[in-house]
Amino acid sequence: MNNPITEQAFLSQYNIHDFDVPLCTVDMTIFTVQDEQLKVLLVKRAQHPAMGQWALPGGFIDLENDTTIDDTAVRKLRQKTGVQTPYLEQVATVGNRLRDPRGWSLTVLYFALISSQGIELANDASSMEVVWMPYTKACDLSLAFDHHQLLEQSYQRLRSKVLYTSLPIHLMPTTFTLPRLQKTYEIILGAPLQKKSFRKRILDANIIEETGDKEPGVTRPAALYRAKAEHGLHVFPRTLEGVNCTP
Amino acid sequence: MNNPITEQAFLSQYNIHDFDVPLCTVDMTIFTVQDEQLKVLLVKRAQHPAMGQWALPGGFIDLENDTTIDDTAVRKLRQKTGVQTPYLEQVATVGNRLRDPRGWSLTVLYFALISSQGIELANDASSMEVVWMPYTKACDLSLAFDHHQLLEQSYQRLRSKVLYTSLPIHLMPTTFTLPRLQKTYEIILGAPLQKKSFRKRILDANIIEETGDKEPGVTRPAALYRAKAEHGLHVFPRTLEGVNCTP
DNA sequence: TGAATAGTGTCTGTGAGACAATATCGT
DNA sequence: ACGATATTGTCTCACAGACACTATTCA
Repeated sequence: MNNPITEQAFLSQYNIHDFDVPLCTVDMTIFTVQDEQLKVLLVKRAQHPAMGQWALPGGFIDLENDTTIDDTAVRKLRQKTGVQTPYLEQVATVGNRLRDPRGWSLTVLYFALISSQGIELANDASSMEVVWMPYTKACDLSLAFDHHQLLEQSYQRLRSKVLYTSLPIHLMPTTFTLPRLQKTYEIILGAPLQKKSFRKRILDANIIEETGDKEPGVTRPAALYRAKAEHGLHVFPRTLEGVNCTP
Repeated sequence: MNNPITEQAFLSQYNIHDFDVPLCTVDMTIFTVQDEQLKVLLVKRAQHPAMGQWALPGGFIDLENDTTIDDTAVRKLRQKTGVQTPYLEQVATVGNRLRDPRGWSLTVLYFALISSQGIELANDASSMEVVWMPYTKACDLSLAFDHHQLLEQSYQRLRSKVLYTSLPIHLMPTTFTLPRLQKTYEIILGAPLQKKSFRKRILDANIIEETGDKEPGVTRPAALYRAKAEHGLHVFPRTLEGVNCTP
């Protein structure tokens, strides 16, 4: 045995500052659909490094106050949007030597989906500006660090899950119509879907229910639905077909 | 502007040791199929903490030699198995205050799939023993840290992807028969599949090709196949049905 | 020839795609 | 009644499941 001391003794002399450790952060891709467009929340960084550049919101884990890494993500989201309970999903962790000028750095990437209804974007000391940026426009911008690649990864995850899950429900306000939900699918996929099969798919999944009301409008009013309690995420046994090209 | 210094000045005075940072590791779930069983590689830890306990192989990022976090995973895998180019996939990152007695800790969890053919398990200083443990048995053991939960997460990811991808091909030796591949699917899923539809599914996917040889045997010899170059991962448009219970 | 395993023929059911037809609103 | 949008009817096609049938090997 090469380690004759007790675990307690080992722990008492262990000091993480004796080791070279990577920088460790959480980055968020917060998506919403607004004005018939997929948008992503970007901040203009108020501090070094990459000061003045557009970036995904994110930051360090607060070892004092965050019990889990999901807490960090939730906290970041709340700071910018005030939203408490979004759909939140870990996308991937990207770590390498070059992505941050401060040194070997690792970031845990999340995406969140929220309805844009009644959201007030909020600055804090870390950002000069906070905006909903259309996804396509965000792709054209030069983003801080490797955030361009992170954004791309989040979108790919979002898009592929839209093909076989009920994810877009989390982008809707509490009540919504089936045509609006279909439109949301179409915006993310960048391709039209068939009305009939879309309705059947969603209704058969038994994840939404009619409120009984209709959406007022200039033409035939559509039935309003709400997500059933604890709908979480429905996984369909077949993917949407004919939608296999990235737009 | 609250930060009038230049980025260069900022970077020159930045020192990661001024901050509280989490412990940061990589853990591996290395799966193989052997003796008609799904097995996972476990090590008996030779060092504190959790010395003497069974654990998933893993360790710290080597900031000197690992350029990316995938490098760390590949290195860990090679240390234990000698395998160079397995199927490797990031499962999730688990970080919280309690999972490691040394403090706030974060681990990036990977799973790897390898054929058990011609693998020599290798000890190093960090482990007293390295074994292929049947998955069901590993679940019954008490594993170090939260490795029980990590193992469970990896298995769930593996199982769900087996339902709609060609993943198990990466568990096969370079040449294999369709009945063996089907058996591999069945072992992971814990349920039998229909011969006819399984064969059609795989062959239509156009990801394997006949070698022209037959596997010798006491009964009718089966045709040997190999994965086509650059097969990567095929995603089927439908999941396998009737296999929706976890065994 | 018979046991054992490999491989095929064929029917059913389900759900996505296509697209036409009908329903319901405001004006 | 008309334009616009919602909702439904119905046909086709691809593919997973079921299961019986045929093929090929060794002893």
